[in-house]
Amino acid sequence: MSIRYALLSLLAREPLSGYDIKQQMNDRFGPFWKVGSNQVYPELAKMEGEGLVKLQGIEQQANRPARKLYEITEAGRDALIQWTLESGELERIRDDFLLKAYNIWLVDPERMIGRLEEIKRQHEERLAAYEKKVAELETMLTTADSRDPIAATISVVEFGIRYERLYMDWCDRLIKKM
Amino acid sequence: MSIRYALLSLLAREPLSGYDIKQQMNDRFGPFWKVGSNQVYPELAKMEGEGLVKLQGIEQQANRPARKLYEITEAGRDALIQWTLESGELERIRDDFLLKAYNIWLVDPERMIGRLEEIKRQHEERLAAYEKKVAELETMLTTADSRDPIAATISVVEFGIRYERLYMDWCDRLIKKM
DNA sequence: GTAGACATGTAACGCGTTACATGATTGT
DNA sequence: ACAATCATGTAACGCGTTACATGTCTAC
Repeated sequence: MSIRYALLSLLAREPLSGYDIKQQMNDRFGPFWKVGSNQVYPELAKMEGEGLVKLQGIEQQANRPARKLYEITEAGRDALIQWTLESGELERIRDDFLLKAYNIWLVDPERMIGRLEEIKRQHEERLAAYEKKVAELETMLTTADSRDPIAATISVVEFGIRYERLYMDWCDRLIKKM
Repeated sequence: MSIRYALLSLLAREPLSGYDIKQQMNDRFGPFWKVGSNQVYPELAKMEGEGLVKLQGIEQQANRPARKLYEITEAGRDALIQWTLESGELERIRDDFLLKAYNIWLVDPERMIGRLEEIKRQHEERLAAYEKKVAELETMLTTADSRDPIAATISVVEFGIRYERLYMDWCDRLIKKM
């Protein structure tokens, strides 16, 4: 039930094809969300049937496969707004490595330190990607308005930046304790 | 493939019944992991077949249903250690509210502030629960040894504490920006 | 007598992941 | 010739969630 709103969140900003949506999810927001084409295409069709999106037209560029461009409808925007304001239960932090950390007492300290350093490095990479992304987005930001979609994107990526720093810090503390 | 290791992580510390495992997961570690009985019982049976756990015995207390106590085997402990040290891809931060934040530009600021305050309160509750848990665990900690399973549990819960603080802080910043 | 904890399971459903299928064009 | 990108889809599988089924005992 959530992928639906992920698609709507993107379509609320601009008309897109199924392929575009998949790209934006997996390339730009890979570390946050991911979708497979098996989810995108059927879900778009389903939402079209429910009147949440509609086919804006089929773009046919020379020597290129046809692109089916979808746009959000009034009803789709309303559904998205309602979902955004809806309350729900808090999510779990389901990170496998946290479960692995639960077993540090079992394993060889030397090898665990190696793993922790590797994890830290991976989070450092993500951090760098997020920071680059924010810098890029800030140049696009003309108004300091909270109604600007780019400002919303920056806020989300900033969460990511803080999260990665927290993770790296936690790894450091664990390494010291080993 | 991950629930299996969650069960083994608990069984590596003490023999437990399926019911115990479910309770520990959902009560103590609810915000981190959760399992249903449908996953616990069949998985235990499967792991018994594979020799990762074995039935220690059936505890029959007066006027109580029989409890099937499982203990981890040598092979189970080895599998758990191997998994703990294994590399893998980084997890995604799949939190629905982050996706909702992506749509703040669409919604009424007043109502969004209300939602943000609600979310903050929920995370504050979790934070309090984590802090209580750590205080409780620290009294159980006799040795300052990294080989103590309780120290490992504390480290994981401490991640939770830092995460909840980060989330609350992020909510505050969003509220100010609205 | 009715609700809730204890205890073990099964059934049904939906979501997400990986892989497959098709087909054109561009670059090496 | 071969791989990669663009573009739309389908199939198969596994995991996780909710709900159901069964039965005893304790507390109100």
